[in-house]
Amino acid sequence: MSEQASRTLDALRADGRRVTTARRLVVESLARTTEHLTADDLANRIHDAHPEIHLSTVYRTLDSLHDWGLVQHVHQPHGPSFFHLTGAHRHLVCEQCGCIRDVPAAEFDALVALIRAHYGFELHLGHAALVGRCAAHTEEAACTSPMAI
Amino acid sequence: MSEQASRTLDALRADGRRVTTARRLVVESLARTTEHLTADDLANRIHDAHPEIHLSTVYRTLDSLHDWGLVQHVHQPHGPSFFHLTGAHRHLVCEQCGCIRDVPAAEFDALVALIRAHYGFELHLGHAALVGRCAAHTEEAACTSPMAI
DNA sequence: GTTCTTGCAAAAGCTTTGCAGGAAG
DNA sequence: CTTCCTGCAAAGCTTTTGCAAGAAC
Repeated sequence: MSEQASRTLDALRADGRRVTTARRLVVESLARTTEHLTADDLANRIHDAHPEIHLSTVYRTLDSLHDWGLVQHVHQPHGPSFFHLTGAHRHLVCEQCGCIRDVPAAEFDALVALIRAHYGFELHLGHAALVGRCAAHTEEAACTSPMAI
Repeated sequence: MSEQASRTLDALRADGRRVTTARRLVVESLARTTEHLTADDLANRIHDAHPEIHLSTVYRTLDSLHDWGLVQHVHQPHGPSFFHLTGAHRHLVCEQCGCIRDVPAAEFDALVALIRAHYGFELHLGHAALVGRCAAHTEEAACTSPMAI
């Protein structure tokens, strides 16, 4: 088991939560990859060795881990959310090809400060992916009207 | 009918599209308000005078108008998308109370330029709402872990 | 033993689709 | 009259929920 997985499970125990098979498998699956997995992806991977773990349990587990700050779920405009262990990066999703690019959260510090100063609004950019076009698909027009971009 | 509505319908005609009752009603409803309406909201308003317009037609109409650059649809992390006539503002949605704040697109110019320069990624911030906490709900912790914000 | 979790099945919520009839140009 | 659009019904997909059985501590 990776160090990150153990640390996450230790955090569970320290909080007095129960470490169950489902939770261990979800955490290990998330720790084992740098991919961006949906609840369904996770359930499928877990099913290889543990077909008894139900998709709804995966959802509930992810929900709990999110409540406890151990997992982030990231909303995509089209399609299902994906999940990953808590970390300080943000996500750029290409609306053309669906590829996901991780970007250090620090890139957004200036914007977060500006929006806070002007509007008193605290951006949480880790909670939803930022949409646009990746380098490979920037040439094509995204939309008829430039206002809509 | 508002000038903005006529302009939008004229754009339809100019493109050789058909101006139907459903399209006229959707455009007028959008032009009549500054609120952020979901497809369901729109259908309900239209139903007051035209109960025959089906929700699926509203969806298809919005889809078409979006394809032609006349309407933007904005994804929210939880709950349905909302729609508005194409314009140059972005949306901040409070994850606590759901309120939506319009912000001039220009506020994001620096970020868009930075992300383009560093990653070759063209952000389309009009396509998904930016999530966070409005001024009234900034005090409360959003999440156990500061990394996740 | 008590409390927290899970499996299952069912439903909810938003959105899309197939098809045949009907309207726009 | 030809093509595009609409009404309706049905299904699609992701996510949530109720409940009784089961596991963790």
